[in-house]
Amino acid sequence: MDKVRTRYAPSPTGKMHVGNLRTALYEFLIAKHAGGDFLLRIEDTDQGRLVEGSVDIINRTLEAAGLVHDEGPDKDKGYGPYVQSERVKSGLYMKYAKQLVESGAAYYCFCTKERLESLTTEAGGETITHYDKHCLSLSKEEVEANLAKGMPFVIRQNIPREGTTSFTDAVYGEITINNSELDDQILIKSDGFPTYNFANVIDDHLMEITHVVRGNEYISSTPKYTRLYQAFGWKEPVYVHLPLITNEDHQKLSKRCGHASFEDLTDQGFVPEAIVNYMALLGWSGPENREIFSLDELIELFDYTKINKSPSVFDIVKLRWMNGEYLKMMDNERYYSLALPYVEQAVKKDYDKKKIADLVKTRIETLCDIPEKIDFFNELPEYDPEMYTHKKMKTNSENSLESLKDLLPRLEALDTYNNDTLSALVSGYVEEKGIKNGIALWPLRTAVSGKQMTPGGAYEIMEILGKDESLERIRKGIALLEAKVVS
RNA sequence: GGCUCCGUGGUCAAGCGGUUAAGACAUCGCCCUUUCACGGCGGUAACACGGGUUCGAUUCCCGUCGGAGUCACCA
Repeated sequence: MDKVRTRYAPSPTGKMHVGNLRTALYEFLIAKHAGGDFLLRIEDTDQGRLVEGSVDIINRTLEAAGLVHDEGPDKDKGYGPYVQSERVKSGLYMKYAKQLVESGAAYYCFCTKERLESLTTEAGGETITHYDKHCLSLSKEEVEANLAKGMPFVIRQNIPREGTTSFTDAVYGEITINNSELDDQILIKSDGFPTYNFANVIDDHLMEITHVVRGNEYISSTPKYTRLYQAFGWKEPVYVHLPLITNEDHQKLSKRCGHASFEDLTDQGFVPEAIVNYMALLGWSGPENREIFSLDELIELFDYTKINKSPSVFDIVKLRWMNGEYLKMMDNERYYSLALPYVEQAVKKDYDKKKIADLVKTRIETLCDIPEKIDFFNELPEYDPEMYTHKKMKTNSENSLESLKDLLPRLEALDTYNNDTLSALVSGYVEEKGIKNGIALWPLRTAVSGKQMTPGGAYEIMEILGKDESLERIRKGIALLEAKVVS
């Protein structure tokens, strides 16, 4: 049994959206589960679409996601180069293309753009070109003459019009397509570069890739690759076509439509592990109803033969939930390093930022939820005194005012503000007065936060605010309530 | 439009001839509680349709319908 080798072969044309990431993840998992190698190969054969910095993004993303490659542009293990534009220089693709021309599996084509355009037909709002094999009939001499004249040319794959071509996919089973559906696709472009369709096959073979994993939008072109393998007499890899990931409208995710990239997600406060975990579950499910898996656990459990066939919707709501779970179980040191910048974004004053971070840790789904939950620490917001009235707590303006006024002198006399001392003080008051906790605590929390909802209760907030600020806010609350009660 | 693939609740997703058709997210309700949250408990909600095969189909076959993908000198 050959050592399993998979490859992630992106074209450097921008950010990695979640579909690309999932492909990379599954490739990584398939290789690692089998103790094999995961390689990175850059497919930059379309020189016109290159986007500066894309390779950096790919590297950063893979690294952040924990998908470390065993071989790649930066780690040559003897199969390099791993960047196709560099491979072109050796004339390798041209050599193989000529080999196919020799055997009749490919041919030179000198057709002009204009002629090609005359071949288009319309179907379903799309223009479709099906090459008519015009240049296949050129004699060897004519080809030589054209070449000698320096006429621009491409090399096309020669696919018979009759018959069918079949291949077996690990998730979709056997797929057969009529050869008449297959176009004589271009193998070598007029700029001398191979197309993806050609380079991909050559490189997968040369790099001894055993499992070709890619999105199922490639299913319809796979028979062309099969024919290429057959023409060369090469062994075909195991194909693993992945069901598409779609947006809420069930449309394929794409860079062009600006769909979520890994970086967008991390910018939105998602942690890489949660993203990876969620991605793994789009098209595959683990044993025992479990949903939270570390990357190591995924490596151990992942089984590509159990991949789903049907497309799945990328549900950011569930990702948010899962991200929240990751945040909750994260050790504090890491959590602080991630959360503190967000805390500081909203709170400029000199409060204990770690305590504030602790307060929200179990109450957020993404890091970006932090600022709006804690901004009241920085500054008491303007608030409507109606907020003191709460039906369930049985509070109203009058009894809230009373509670605050009663509590104020006691709080002024208290020196140490922490959960225990505050709790003792308030329960003492509540007991003395014979009222419910809520009658005292609801107004207190409202006064110190000015918010309907807060992470944590009155004691926790006051501990962080400290005595002076707490008292000031309570006095403000009293003033607000007095104004209301009078009017 | 041709071809290919897909079709279990709103979403993800178990199931692989006989089940009260799991579980998770979301949603709704209740409980707990110093609010929200957290936590706990519970509810609503699905086998697209029609034919077969079979003693029996969500599971197998065919058709219909629906959805998606693809049909480039892009990958």
